[in-house]
Amino acid sequence: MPHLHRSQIAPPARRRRTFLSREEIIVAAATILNRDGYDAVNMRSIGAELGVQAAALYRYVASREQLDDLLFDHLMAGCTPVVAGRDWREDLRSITGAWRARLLDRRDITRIALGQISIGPNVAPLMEACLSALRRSGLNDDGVLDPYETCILFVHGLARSEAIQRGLTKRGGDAQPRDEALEAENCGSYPTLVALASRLAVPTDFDAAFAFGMDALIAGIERRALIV
Amino acid sequence: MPHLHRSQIAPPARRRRTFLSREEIIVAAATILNRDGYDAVNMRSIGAELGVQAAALYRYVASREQLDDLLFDHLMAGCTPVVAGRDWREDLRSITGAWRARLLDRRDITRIALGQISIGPNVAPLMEACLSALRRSGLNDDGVLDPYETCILFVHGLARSEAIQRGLTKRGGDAQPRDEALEAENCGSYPTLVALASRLAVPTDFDAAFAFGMDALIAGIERRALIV
DNA sequence: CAGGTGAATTAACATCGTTCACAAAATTAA
DNA sequence: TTAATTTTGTGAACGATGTTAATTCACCTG
Repeated sequence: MPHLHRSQIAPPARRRRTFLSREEIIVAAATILNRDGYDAVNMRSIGAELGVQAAALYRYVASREQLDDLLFDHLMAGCTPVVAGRDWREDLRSITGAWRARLLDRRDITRIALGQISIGPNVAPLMEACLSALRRSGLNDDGVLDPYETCILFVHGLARSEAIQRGLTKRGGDAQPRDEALEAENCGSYPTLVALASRLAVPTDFDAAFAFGMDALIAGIERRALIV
Repeated sequence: MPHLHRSQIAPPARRRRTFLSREEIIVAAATILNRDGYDAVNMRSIGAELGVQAAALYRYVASREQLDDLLFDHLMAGCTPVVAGRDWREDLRSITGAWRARLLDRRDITRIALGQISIGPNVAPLMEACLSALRRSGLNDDGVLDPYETCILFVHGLARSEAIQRGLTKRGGDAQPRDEALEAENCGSYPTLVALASRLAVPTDFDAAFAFGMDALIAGIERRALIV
């Protein structure tokens, strides 16, 4: 316990008793994200959460973008891949399933990992497990990367769609201009679209979509593994 | 030709000779996007492009988000799907190929259509062509939606990844914290990751990845069509 | 010519990321 | 203990951006 000669009780709102840290900042950002959503996460709110000015954060973090990277990795912590090591298909389904579940569990997390996911210490094990399963499918090192890319793209993209549908997150436009745009058109030219309109209006069953996508992916991998 | 009594020559920079229109605004936005990138597109720059104040745009457009939706649809105009109507696989490959090519051709367009793509008059024919091809695969109306969702997700996601790699667009963080994060870890725990590190550093062959993904998707559709 | 409709302007507000000089605390050296 | 130095957070500001409100001005109608 450090010995403070001055201003031990009721510090004059000048300095913190303890130093900041990058970890503390990330945790504060995660707290705000979980409590108020991604839109509420900004330098000033994080600072306020820590009783600190926004500018102070820049001693530990280079930019908002880097903080987002770190935040994403932090939110994936503990998403331990269950790798039985038996059938690679089971493993791949298990890993991507856990990955997807985590993406859906952390509010607004899909907003962060939109374009490119940063590979931090918490994402690395997931990546390793995925690549390991793919490697055991019979694909060689050269053939593994495309399926991996496709797989991650699918998991993230679908999770984002589901998050939007569930209202967990915001997308660009709040109101869907679908109806307007569709009905404004001469629908006669789009028979299939019109025929499916009622089904398109119904919320997507993302569990089924996920199952289909993974089945397709696995079928594609098997086919490629045979050729290679 | 309208008859202007006053200020026909060298108008006092007060009023425009012709009214604005939503279409004109979208075209101006597209011009800026193509010339200076997505980051340069904002209400003020669009106004400047039209010789108009930023606030004037709000008479024709509800918000920046809606403008993005309209802009995306506009950028997809003329991406006519080549539907031979023979084999649904060929058609699907042809449509998604044209779709992907357009996404890569328009600078930064993948930034706009990140989360959910808005269905405007120019996107509708693409959607129709896709759904039509899927319908002809033997899937019934209930089975068509998941493959469609997967398909679009893949096309857009991969195009975004490729745009990032090509430097056509920006992602969140400019610098890749990959190396830092990876080397900081104890790499002994990630044998597959380490084994593939050199290959992960090499730029992805997105044509190959696209071909693989579409093959896998088609394989998945065929499998599902048999069951249904 | 008078009055009304509507389009665009001007001016501002709020928010956000970020920088910079400075003060205060913590750490080190004497 | 005291002085010098490094580090940490503050306060104030800048520039960009989306958006709103009141106002001005052109055009059309009667």
